[in-house]
Amino acid sequence: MNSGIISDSSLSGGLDLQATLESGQTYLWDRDDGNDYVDSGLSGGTSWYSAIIDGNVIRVRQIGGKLEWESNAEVEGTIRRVLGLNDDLNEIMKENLKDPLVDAAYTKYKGMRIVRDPFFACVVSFICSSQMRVERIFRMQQKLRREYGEKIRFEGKEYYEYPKPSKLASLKESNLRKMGFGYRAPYVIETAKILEKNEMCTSYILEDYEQNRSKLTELKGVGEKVADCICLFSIGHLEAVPLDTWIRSTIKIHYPSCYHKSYQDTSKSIRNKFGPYAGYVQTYIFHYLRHEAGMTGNIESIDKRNK
DNA sequence: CGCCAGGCTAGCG
DNA sequence: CGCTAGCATGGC
Repeated sequence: MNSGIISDSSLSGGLDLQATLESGQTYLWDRDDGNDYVDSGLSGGTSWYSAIIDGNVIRVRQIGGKLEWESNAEVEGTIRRVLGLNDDLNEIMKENLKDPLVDAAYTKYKGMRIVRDPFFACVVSFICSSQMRVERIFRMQQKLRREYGEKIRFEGKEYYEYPKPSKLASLKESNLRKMGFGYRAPYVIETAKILEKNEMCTSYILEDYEQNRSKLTELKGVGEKVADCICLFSIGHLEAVPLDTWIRSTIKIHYPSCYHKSYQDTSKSIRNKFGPYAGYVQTYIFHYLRHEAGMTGNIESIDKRNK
């Protein structure tokens, strides 16, 4: 077994592992403390989280400011990459802490990082995310792994890798509808068929953010919002701001001058306001408001409470 | 029972 | 182009 500890001195801006893994950015990690998947609202404490990345089992847990890991391979570099541990949070957030909402969110969840999920898993997870509660997305992705993913044994336990494009491309719509995917079922299969011919997905990963977002919408079930999620949570375009219902309401209330009818206009305005790391700002605000509103409440109620 | 959820697509004008 | 009806399913 390989293992290691990533010290807090090498984590600029600290770490909040639970917020990072349970804030609806990634749906790859299982929490093995009995709460199973995650987002129960209960504290992750020092529980282990596990996932398979690039064919290796990775287990991580946070002890104090440090990150402890175990794997069947040497994966410290992989962990640093996929958990965004190389991002200098204080530097990234510095410019925007003058804003009271950003400051409140950052104070509460300081150490939350933006993940860089494997491309295909991210694409499918967010295709499934439309009109879905976050907890349910976790459950669906977990079901998908256990039903169609490769099984890997590690230290006496079994783990399931996220299914490959070719696997999902071979399914019938009914297979996914039975699992509760609803109208998203054909989107997942169509997109898997496109991506299996292009296993490395390189033509969907571009240097320029706006070109990248536009390219991604060629995939079935991927519109502007889902494309932004892929840009931010997989590719690492940190200026991408996924405009979901929560963020749209927030912008309308707190940053009305950035609010426009069209997605692209609002996107440009908010990126202009928050700068090259606008995606980090968005992710903090999303996580903060969702918890302040009691997971299912609405933005207006928080706003009233804060007055 | 009715309403809504990290939206998207097709098909209008 | 911009706009909207319809879409599956589960939880409250």
